[in-house]
Formats: sequence, C-alpha cells, structure tokens
Amino acid sequence: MQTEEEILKIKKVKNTAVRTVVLRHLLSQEKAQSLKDIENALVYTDRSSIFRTLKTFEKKKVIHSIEDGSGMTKYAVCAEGCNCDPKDLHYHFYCTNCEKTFCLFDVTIPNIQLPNNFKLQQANLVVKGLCDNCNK
Amino acid sequence: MQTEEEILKIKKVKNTAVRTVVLRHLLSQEKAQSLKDIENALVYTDRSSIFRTLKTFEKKKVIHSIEDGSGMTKYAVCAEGCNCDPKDLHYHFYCTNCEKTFCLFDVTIPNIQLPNNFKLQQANLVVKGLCDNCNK
DNA sequence: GTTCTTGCAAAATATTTGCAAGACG
DNA sequence: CGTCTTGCAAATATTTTGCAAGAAC
Repeated sequence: MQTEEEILKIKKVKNTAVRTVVLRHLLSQEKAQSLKDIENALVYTDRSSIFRTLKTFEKKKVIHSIEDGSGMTKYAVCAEGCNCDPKDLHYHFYCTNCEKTFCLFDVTIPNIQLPNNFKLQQANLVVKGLCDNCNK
Repeated sequence: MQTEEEILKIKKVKNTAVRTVVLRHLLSQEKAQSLKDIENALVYTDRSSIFRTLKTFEKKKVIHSIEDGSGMTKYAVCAEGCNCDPKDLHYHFYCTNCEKTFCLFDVTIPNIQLPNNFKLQQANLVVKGLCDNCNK
C-alpha cells in the first residue's frame, strides 16, 4: 500500500496539509465518500478547501468521481497504476440498503461495443442492488 | 410508436394535462432531458409540477433517470416493454462535446458477474466520449 | 516577492416540500 | 365531499466562486 506522500508524488500533486488529510481519509474508507462525508469527518478543514482539493485530485487522477444517484458526487482513490483510461474502467456498486458505494475492481468489464464512429473516453458505471452484507 | 395516452394507460398513470405535455416533450427529444430542459421547453408549466410528474413517471416506470455526471439528473422514456428490470439495462452515452445524453438500446450489455451474494437490482451505466456527430 | 493554498463568506445551481386552490370523479 | 393534481412560494441541499490572508518556494 502506498502512503499519501507517495501517491501525491507519483501523481505530481504538491503535498499540503489539507491534501494529506483528505487523501488519508479517502484511503481509510472502504466506501466512496461525498464532499459532505469528508466535511463531517474532517471537522477542522473548510468545505471549500476540501472541494478544491477533490477537484485537484480528480484532475491529476489521484481519485475518480462517481455519480451513484444519491444526489451527491462520491469520490474514491484510484487503484495503483490507474490512469482513468477506458482500460481502467470498473463497476461501482451502490447498495440500496446500506447506501455504501464502492469500487468493484475485481469484476472485469467486457469490451463495450459502441455504435460506429463513437469514441469511448471514460465511463460512470454504477450497479445498484444489495451488497453481500445486506443480502441476507 | 405509442401515443402519450397509450403509454400512460399501460403504465397505469392517470392522464392529466401536465403529464401529457411532459411525456410528449420527452418523446419528442432524442436526448435525455433534465428538469431544467423541460422547464425551459414548457414555459407555462410550473417547475414543481414537472418535478412531481417526473417522480410519478419514474415510480410507474414510464421513464427512467440517468446520472450522467453533468450535475443534473436526466430523464428518458422507457422503451416499449421496459420494466426497468436488470434485463432491461442499457448503456447511456454522454457526449462530452455536444453534451447530449441518450440511450444506447442497441448495445447489448454482457452479463454482469457480481461478487458472491451480491444482488443486482438496477444500474446507471453511463459511457462518456464523442458521439458520431462530434467525432470528426 | 511571486505563486499556490487556505478559510471565510456568499453566490449559484438543483432539488424538494408546504400549502391552498382547483380539477376530477 | 374526498382524493389527486397543480401553481406559487419558499426551504433545503449541493456545488462553486471571490477575495484576502497565509504558506511555500
């Protein structure tokens, strides 16, 4: 597992106090976090600072964003080696019971055969249902 | 092609003036519409009435919603026979250039092999890139 | 000292609800 | 009448920006 410092260095993002705590928080959570989630967890850090940090992280591909239909954009740390290219696509799973959203890195996505002349750049693939913990 | 009245009857939604114009508008558009899109198109219909109509339509499976990452939920009419079951899944394509979102009914989705004990209920599968019109 | 980052405040954008009046049966 | 729908107003939720002070180099 990489440390926050290592990740930021690899992704060429300057390390600051806010960036470290935001990234640390994201790494510590198994589910994708919304801005509000992070705000609640990091009570001494300003919302707009977190917001801008997330935008910076996303642009530099430290994290990726997920629209899971909850009304809030969620963020999750990219896997090691991820460049957010089409080849790095993975499903996200949104549990309709516990409302956690997480990355399904192990489920392979078959080639998406788009219509003629369409060009794939990225994707937001959210599968909804019950996670193993809630499917009892 | 079904008329608005037929669709509402099949989906057991009472027909009203607002519902007819909202559905007619959705049917007339090739791209999925946001609440604001509809509001702008139907200038004499109140936003909250449109909003509630969309919620009703969604619940009754007249339409389905799409989170394409634009920050606004989009809505599109379900295909004939669609019950919004997992078997009715289709990709949505969001063109990053012209910003249109539309349903790719013709692209089949391979079986999604979820981890053990996960249960698929529905999905929001948005593929982003350039549509044929913008990929020149 | 120039550039980037941060905190505070406030604006902008989107979604959702309360309530009373109206439509419909 | 009783239920459902509509319009208006306002609340709530979420995201985003302006600006001045501070930190980093």
